[in-house]
Amino acid sequence: MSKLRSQPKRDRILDVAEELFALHGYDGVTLRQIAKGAGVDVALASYHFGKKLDLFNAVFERRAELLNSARLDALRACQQSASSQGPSVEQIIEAFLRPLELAQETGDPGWQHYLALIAYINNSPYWGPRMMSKLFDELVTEFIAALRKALPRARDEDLYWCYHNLSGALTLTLAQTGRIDKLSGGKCLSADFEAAYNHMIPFVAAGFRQVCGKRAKGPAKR
Amino acid sequence: MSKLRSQPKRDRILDVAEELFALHGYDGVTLRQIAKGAGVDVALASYHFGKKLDLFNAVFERRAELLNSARLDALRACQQSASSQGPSVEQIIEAFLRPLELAQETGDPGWQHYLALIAYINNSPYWGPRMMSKLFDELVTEFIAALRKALPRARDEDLYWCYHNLSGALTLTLAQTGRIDKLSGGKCLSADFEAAYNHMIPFVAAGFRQVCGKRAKGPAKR
DNA sequence: CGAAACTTTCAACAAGCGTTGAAATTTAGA
DNA sequence: TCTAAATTTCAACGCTTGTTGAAAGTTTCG
Repeated sequence: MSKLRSQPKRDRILDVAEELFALHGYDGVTLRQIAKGAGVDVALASYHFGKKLDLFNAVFERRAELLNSARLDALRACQQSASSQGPSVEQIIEAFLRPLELAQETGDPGWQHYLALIAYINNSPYWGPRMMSKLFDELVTEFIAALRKALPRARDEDLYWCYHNLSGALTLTLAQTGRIDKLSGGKCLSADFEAAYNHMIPFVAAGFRQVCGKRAKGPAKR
Repeated sequence: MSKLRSQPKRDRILDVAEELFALHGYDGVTLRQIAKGAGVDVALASYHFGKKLDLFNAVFERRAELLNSARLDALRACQQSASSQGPSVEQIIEAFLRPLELAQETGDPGWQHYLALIAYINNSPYWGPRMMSKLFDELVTEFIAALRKALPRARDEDLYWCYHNLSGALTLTLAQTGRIDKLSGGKCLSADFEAAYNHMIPFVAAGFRQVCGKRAKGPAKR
């Protein structure tokens, strides 16, 4: 069988695993739940992927390259359309975030589950150190390099802390917990991705400028 | 036995449960692991707390009131020391965040585990809706009311989205994944709480001002 | 002391877990 | 069409899980 041919049951296992892992975490999901959701025998997951942990990793690998290259393309595009000074902070953050919004808006719920799963591992003291670097360090380092150019007075320490804040705001958005819906009494909707990113981008850009901007001094002291 | 008397084994169960739940999540921890960590028989957890889920809830209840009243006290204090205009955005965010830093700096690792556990549920699509409102809605509503006064031109929608970004940055800080340590090559340390909050506060305050500030218009449009 | 109440352990349960080898079924290619 | 390979199911394994009832131990207090 050609590697390119679609394998419907194999893909359905990945789809269901993606969704359930995102909702309940690695230990909160059993292979039997995944198999039942995919309409398939338990042993089939082992046949295609091996151990449970290998299935978990396969879920990540399926979309990793596609997502990373989309975000890298967005950075390259904004760099080419910018003046010789390079792109602004807003443009860089836009390039970092908008591809995620687009993925969430494709209509394929798989992308939403996948990004919620990224949020799960990024916030997990156990999985974070084991998975985030491998998946995203190359990409993030490029973006931080671009931000360093846009904020020439910034200390590296400040840049990384600002990225940490950006990553946190993004992570909670990707997790799709619906908390803001309740808290705002319906005025905000987690599923309104455009609103989420339209608020996140200027918020984060202003934060970067405040902490990494004009002054030579560091951030607020007590 | 008096309710006030310390119950060392009961407390050790809570301590170990707090730590393990924060690291591995609810499903990633077994009652036997907790019992072994506490040097106690499995059945003792059931005797003191009932079902596993009841133990999970007991971990939250132990520190909830203390933490919430500390943060509320900080808000009241900054409101009283402020002029008739009320406290500034920075002062309000400071009151929201600094008590967490102080808790993390007490030297009692239990507080760090507890706050990492809060991060876990806040980022979880399963636990978030079930636990966050009960624990924090009252407190958060008060802080947002204070921010609304400090930012009189803000639309409610914008305020809630900004709070969402604040909550995300805070959550990733509390999770203590150590990601920033690796990414920055040691220039930043997750465990350097003072640095984390000293960067978070001006970052977030600038974001609030940018999105909820002077202009009558909304946040960035495409 | 002695009995009642509380705490802790012991032993066991039924159910569910990940994993595996072999059998059955479907697919691919000559 | 026939055969070999790939896919899928079946059946079962050894282990671990949360929970429980009863026994043993400890504390409290009259």
